[in-house]
Amino acid sequence: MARPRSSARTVDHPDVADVSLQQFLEALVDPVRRTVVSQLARAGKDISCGTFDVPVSLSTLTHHFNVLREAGVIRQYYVGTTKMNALRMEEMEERFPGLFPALVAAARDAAESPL
Amino acid sequence: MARPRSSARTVDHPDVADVSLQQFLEALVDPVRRTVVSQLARAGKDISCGTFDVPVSLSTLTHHFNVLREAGVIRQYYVGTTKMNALRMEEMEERFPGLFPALVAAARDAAESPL
DNA sequence: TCGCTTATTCGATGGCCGTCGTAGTATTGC
DNA sequence: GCAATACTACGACGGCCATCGAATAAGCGA
Repeated sequence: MARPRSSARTVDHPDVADVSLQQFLEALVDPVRRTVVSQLARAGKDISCGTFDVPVSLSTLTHHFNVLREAGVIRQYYVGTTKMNALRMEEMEERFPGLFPALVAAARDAAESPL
Repeated sequence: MARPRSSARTVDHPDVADVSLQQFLEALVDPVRRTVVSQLARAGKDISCGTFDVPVSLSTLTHHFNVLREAGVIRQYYVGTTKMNALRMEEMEERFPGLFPALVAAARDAAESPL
């Protein structure tokens, strides 16, 4: 099961049932955070924090990851010095049926149009 | 065609094709605006501005209507001194497939849970 | 052990937006 | 024409949030 050479550092994740619609929308209304989500969705695999293509500093990016994690959108785990990020798609689907995929699709289209 | 005892005052509405996902999300991230949308969806008919149940002043409410209208979410038209509001559901569905209904459903559930 | 890489924390800053009250405009009905 | 109703426009205020740089921590490899 990947055996991520596991680390001592752990990360807390909320139960999606405890995430409000307000929290979810506030997380996804930010263009940078939506870019992060889009890149995760497109990759189809977990991505480390530093490999995202976003126009903000690293410290700002850390902030955005925190917001996304606390909104139940992503799951994070350490692998050595790097921190991996994964979408919690199935859980979001349970919590807000249809919302997440529609949003990801809209974000994908939005990214393609000014091509 | 309804013949709303028509008025001189007209209202501008954007083409939904010109509404960005960003604009759409910014409109719906505000709890008051989402309440307005929920009440419109639940009513199933057009509602005048003054009959909404929201915890803000009238001038603030006007502001929220402007934001919703400019985001393509609602259509407004005058009937005498009152201004009616309608959801642009079909058009939103064309622009962002699946997104609007999923959001309305989530908002409905959110309004019911702390019942 | 000593850097190198990766990511976090902290405090400061700037801008944007939701809110309000007041004054103003349009329409109806007397 | 006048008053009443329904909504709008304007300016001000306050708070929140995205952003940054610098300092810190933690793991990896030589």
